Amino acid sequence: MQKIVYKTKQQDLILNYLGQMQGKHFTAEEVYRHFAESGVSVGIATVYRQLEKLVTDGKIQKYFIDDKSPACFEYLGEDCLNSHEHFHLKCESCGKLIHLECDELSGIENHLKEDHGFTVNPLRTVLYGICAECAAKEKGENA
Amino acid sequence: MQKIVYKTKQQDLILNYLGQMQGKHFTAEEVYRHFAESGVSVGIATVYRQLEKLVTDGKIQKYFIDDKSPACFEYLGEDCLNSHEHFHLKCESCGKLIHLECDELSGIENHLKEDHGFTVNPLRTVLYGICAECAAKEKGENA
DNA sequence: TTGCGTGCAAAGGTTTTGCATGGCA
DNA sequence: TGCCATGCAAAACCTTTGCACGCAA
Repeated sequence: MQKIVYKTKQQDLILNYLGQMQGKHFTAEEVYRHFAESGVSVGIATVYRQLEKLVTDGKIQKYFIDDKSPACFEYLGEDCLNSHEHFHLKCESCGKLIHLECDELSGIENHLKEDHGFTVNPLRTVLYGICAECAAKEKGENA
Repeated sequence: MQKIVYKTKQQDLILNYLGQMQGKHFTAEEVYRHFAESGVSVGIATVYRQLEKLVTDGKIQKYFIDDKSPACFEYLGEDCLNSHEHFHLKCESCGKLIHLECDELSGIENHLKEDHGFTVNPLRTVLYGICAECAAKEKGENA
């Protein structure tokens, strides 16, 4: 039995809004507040449920900053969605999202599967660290 | 004014227990339960407070898994502060956290640094996917 | 004796869930 | 009409905090 999926006004509103948020990150709370301030009614539970679905679909990335902060999301543009398999790197310093296509990373995917039986899900996986620019900046500051 | 530091029974108990946990990861809850089951009384608040102190002191590491999972810690031996890098894999199906020490993954770390200028932070990075057991289970169900 | 660490319980904030209702197909 | 998605409020969850007490120095 196939589950029927309905299109709703809230879905459109949210997806539409997230489209404008390209390159920016946002929390569930912020999305909720945006609609509340616009006078449009979208419940916080709906926001969470929609965001979760979009993460599963790979349309947005979910970030984990630290224990206390609320979860943080970012919309992935069309080019990203259509492109080949890749991983995301997130700079902990400047917050930049790097979108990395690289054979060597694909190699890791195979390695984990072959040697560890683990099937990586690149849609959901984010590698955290420090990007080249920020590393250079820090180096300069310490010099 | 210097703050005096007391040595307490609970401190010893916890540090002692963590010493046995070398190479394994654990949550605050697990430490708490360990003592509860042993009939020794160590409050959960004390566990959290001690773990926090140990993180500050650099004796244990704290891992950020995701929003829903409790924070995860690992004891670092006195000697091997840096020699212990590894990554975490998390199964999206059963929620199991896999603790992976693997040269090939360390290779990825170097590759990202050398070729992409990106310094990965293993404390915060979690690779999501499906573990071997769950993959086998799903396969069985679909057959 | 002094004052730090502990333990309990309550608070804190984010996210999830139960259930009745509304809206899409 | 049938059933999914929504919204509200309550629950769940991990973690922190206030406060009185016990214990180390």
